[in-house]
Amino acid sequence: MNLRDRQRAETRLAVQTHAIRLFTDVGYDATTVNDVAAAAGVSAMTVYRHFTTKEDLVLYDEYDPLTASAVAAQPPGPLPVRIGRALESTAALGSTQEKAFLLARLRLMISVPALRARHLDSQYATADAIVAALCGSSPEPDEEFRVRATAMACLGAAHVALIRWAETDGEADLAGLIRQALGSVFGD
Amino acid sequence: MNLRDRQRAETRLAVQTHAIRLFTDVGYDATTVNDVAAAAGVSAMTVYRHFTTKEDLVLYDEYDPLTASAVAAQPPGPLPVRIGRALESTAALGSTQEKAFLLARLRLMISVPALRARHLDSQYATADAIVAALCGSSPEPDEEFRVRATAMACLGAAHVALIRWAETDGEADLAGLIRQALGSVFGD
DNA sequence: ACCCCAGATGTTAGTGGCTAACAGTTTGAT
DNA sequence: ATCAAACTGTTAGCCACTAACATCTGGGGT
Repeated sequence: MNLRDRQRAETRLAVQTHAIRLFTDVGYDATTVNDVAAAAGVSAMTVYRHFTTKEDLVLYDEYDPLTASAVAAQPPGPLPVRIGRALESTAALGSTQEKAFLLARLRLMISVPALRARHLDSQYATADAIVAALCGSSPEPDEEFRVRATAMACLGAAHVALIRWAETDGEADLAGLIRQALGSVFGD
Repeated sequence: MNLRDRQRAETRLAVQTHAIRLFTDVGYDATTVNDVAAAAGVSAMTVYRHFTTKEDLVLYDEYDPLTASAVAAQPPGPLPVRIGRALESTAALGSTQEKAFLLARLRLMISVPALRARHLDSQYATADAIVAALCGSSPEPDEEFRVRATAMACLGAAHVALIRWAETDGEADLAGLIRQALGSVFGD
């Protein structure tokens, strides 16, 4: 890790942190990218060099690849169980600080329509990853159809669990909520 | 139906039709709202008076309330079955022309990320409608959680069926694909 | 220790989605 | 026929986002 890389990561985190704070306190629409840049002590152009869009200031995280590899690592069994276990394992959270940050982001993703839409769209990419992990390079269309439908169904249910978790201010056990949501869908 | 109402509906349809055509032929990003307005013979402001955003030019339809009332009209039974039947009944299509129009819109909703995201987000509103139809004014949180999780799971699976249908250029039976998708998730 | 390039940042100018405010016109009810 | 309400166009402006160019700073090769 170079000094340059470290500075880059620092700047990125500072920009995102100030963005979440401003969006939460002042409002997403009421905060311009220029405001975020000024708060972080950089120019607007720098913000765009780190985050493709204003929405990505809230949406960006590193969980999706984790979920994908967790699915691939699950032992054989019924599809919903494998996908469910993988989602639960990804929900194992880090520090309290990390949790608060995730919670703030999640609240924005729920309340701001544009962010909610993009967050749901990320399920699309996650479903792609799950399909790739389970079907590999065998593009048997019928099998892929079944896996993709199941994956999207699981992700939809898990999303409801995420919302519920945010409503409890992060008090509830996220993995438990995911298990509960999938259980009420599949009945076991 | 007034003359004024009729003209308004005519203008609205003309604008949307030209928009879909331009988006399909020229590209969504490459087509400005001004281009759409010019093609429809109105001003850009008029377009925004009929459609809140450029995205709504593609997304707007009247199916969501139909789905909601279809869910409410289903006879008692397991939740996934009731929701699934309702989705199938909404998928009963109209004329060939209507089908081609829906297909064109769907292709855009799949290939343009911003449209795909907003389309998925509309599941959110549909889930709300389903929950309202099935839970009524009894906000027992645990029951609502189960219904919402199931609804989102069904909608996620149905979405995969929609994509598949578009991939077959509308040749396949949409209601059958939806039944197939839900069947592969719930296994009956 | 020096040089020099690559990468990070800032500045400027411009496009396009979207809104507010004002003005002119058409429609429908009385 | 008249008047209010609704539809439309014009203008001006905000903001997200991009491209192009200038600047500076860190790091590898000598």
